[in-house]
Amino acid sequence: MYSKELMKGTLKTIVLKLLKEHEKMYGYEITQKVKDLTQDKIQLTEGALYPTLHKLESLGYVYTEKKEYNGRTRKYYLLTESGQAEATEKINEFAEFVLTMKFIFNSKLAAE
Amino acid sequence: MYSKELMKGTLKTIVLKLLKEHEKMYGYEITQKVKDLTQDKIQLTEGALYPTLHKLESLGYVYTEKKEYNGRTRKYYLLTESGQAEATEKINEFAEFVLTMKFIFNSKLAAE
DNA sequence: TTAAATACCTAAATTTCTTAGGTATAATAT
DNA sequence: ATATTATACCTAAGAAATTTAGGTATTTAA
Repeated sequence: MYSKELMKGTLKTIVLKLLKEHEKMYGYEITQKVKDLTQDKIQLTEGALYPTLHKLESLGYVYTEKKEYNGRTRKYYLLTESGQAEATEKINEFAEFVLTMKFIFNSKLAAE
Repeated sequence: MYSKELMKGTLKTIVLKLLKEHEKMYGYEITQKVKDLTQDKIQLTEGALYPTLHKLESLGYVYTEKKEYNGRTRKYYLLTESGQAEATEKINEFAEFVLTMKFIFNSKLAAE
């Protein structure tokens, strides 16, 4: 693994971004998607993910649908309208954050 | 201001990076430097900065020198040898983190 | 002479995450 | 057959990092 410290504050943004692209995902699926996309470099822990999903729900950014699949229950999360807006904002905020950090780290982040 | 949430976990890296470039900085100077470099977008709070500096000192990454300047005391922070190494590592880690996040945010972070 | 800038600091509370559990079914390996 | 891994949900105690809200003190600008 690696830099878990840096992940702080990014989880909500990651979840919103994925939901924006997929319309409908369940918790376990999100953990696997992140693992796949980042080639195992980022591994969300369920202890962090589920409370985050519940918080997004209580804030009205997502709502849920339960579906049975192969004897197991999946709880799908979907963006609400305000969740769509929030997702866009968080994504832009992150892009801006990276851009801003380039002023401090200059060359280092530009390459590759 | 903006995205304070994203800053989480980045403070130590920023401080080490600045000390690596300047050899010698005092706390207040660091807050101003970050403010300048990021055009007011990132404003370190002293409540976060000073405890971080003290922690870096207790870990042996920095040491201090007090100097009087115009009737006020400045406490300069300098990197130790292990601090130099730690700085390099943290900087690389951050670059790698941004790179990894691009897998999730694809196009969004590539531009500009 | 009052406010703002410079310069240091701490401590309570909050937020966020890790660690370490717990439950349960399906699929795979032994 | 049966034990382990993968799938699928969850909570709660504790740790770590930061915010908020103070405090002290000197110099400079209004």
